[in-house]
Amino acid sequence: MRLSFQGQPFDLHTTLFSGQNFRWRKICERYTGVVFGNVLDVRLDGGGLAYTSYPHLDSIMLPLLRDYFSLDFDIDAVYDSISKDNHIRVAIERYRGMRILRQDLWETVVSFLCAQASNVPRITKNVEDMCESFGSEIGLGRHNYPTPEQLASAGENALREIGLGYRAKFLVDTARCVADSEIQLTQLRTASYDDALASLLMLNGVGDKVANCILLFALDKPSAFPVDTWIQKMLQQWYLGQKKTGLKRMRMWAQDYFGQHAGYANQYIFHSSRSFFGGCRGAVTTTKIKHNFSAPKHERN
DNA sequence: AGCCAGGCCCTCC
DNA sequence: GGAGGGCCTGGC
Repeated sequence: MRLSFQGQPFDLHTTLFSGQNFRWRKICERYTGVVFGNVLDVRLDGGGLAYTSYPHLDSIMLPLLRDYFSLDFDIDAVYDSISKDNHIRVAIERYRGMRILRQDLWETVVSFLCAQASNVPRITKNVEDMCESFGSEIGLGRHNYPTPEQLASAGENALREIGLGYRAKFLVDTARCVADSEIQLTQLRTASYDDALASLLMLNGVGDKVANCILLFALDKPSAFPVDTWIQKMLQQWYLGQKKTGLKRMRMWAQDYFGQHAGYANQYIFHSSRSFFGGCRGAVTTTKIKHNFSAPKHERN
């Protein structure tokens, strides 16, 4: 099946490996990932995307994937609205077509709880191990994320054993909260940015940065602006100087400066930081990704 | 060896 | 309201 994005800026590789999602692998010119309970195989094909899905029919996945890749989103209008200065204009030019994926809510919560004080290769391994140990099997060697119930019953110790460290308690606490309906995550879609943020902050292990990742990647809150150490360095480098400022204040400054679609600016600044501070830990290169995934687990046994 | 990573929580001021 | 220490683990 084929997905057309004719006439729109769309950079598949950068989108898939920009640290929003940790389940994509590149094998030669093909990308395989897990989306909405399906194993997807995707490759560029002219002005479009050729894909196959399992177990769902390709045709069923078509509208879901248009949504996932936000192909009906006017990205050029967003570029215009956030182009406040030369720094951001250069970043946009460099990574034009990198999109913010519209992801599953629970998976995003879990991913960014795993991500704190970590790095992309490690997050990728932790997430994959967690899915394999506690999530349901799809086939083709891949598993779904564990549901809140599955994660809660896995328990903290089991999560520590697969290398999640102190994040294990955050994951189990949050899973229990969701499984017991102490928080209704899906209701946050219709809530305002401020209300949704306040609700997310009630979860143990979710602070301002993780909450803003969830708001941006899964809750359709385009002004969300996660400030991590890389964003912090770039904001200081480009705009604020080295004067110490609280992370929350930096976040609010950026939201005020970039406006309604500050989240897109965030994504481009974050990606730029990898080359700007090139050689730093956490900088992800294609070769590193390839190396990590050259031997999928189901082929190793 | 020691520091820090796509942070957060808790304590103390 | 913010500065500082502690936390799992892994890489340099």
